[in-house]
Amino acid sequence: MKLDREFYSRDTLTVARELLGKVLVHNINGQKLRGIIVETEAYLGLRDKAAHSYGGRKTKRVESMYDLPGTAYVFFIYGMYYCFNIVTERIGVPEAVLIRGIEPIEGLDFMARNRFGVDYDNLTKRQKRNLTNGPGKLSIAFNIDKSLDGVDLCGDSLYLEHGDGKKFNIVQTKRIGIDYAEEARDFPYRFYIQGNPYVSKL
DNA sequence: TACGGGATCCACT
DNA sequence: GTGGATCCCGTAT
Repeated sequence: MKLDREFYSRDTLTVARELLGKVLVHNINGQKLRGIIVETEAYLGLRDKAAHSYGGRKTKRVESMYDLPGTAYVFFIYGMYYCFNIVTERIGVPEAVLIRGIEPIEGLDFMARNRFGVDYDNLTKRQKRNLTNGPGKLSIAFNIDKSLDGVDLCGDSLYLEHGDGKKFNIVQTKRIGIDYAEEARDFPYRFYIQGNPYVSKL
């Protein structure tokens, strides 16, 4: 069952925590890609120096963060990667959740070809583990790029589903790669499923 | 397993 | 002109 607008229209930290165990789905020309979200980070706009929308910055890049909850915010980073985020809260409140790790469950060959140019069975052990265990990696595997920035996740192309209800332990800790963000550097806004091999970093 | 440097380019200043 | 919400590979341990 698909997650609806109500799910995203809540406190960003709550959404970040509850996104764990949910399933990301991307339909591409009849090919369905699915994977369980295992790692997230919350970015709290106005009060968070690590957020692109810190202090209410509203450049062209971050416009999607001000859009409806349940909107995709995709940005380009380090000259070669995209990062996929999910907008939360209310329209006009620029907060979002970065998806940092996914456990692939459907469309493995498609993902493997996107990442390494060969079918899943031909991947090395190392390549299998590196398929979707990071924000840039999962974007490549799931064919997520700038063209999906601003897309409504309550639609039929890119959306989220409820998981299978299995229990897991959640770890809450500091975010990754934001050393420049002064005091926000240490905010415990990162969540992941304990023990899952697709978490980007322990 | 851990660390260091290079790749690469758009958006922002 | 600058630098980043990253990744990969080489080298060392």
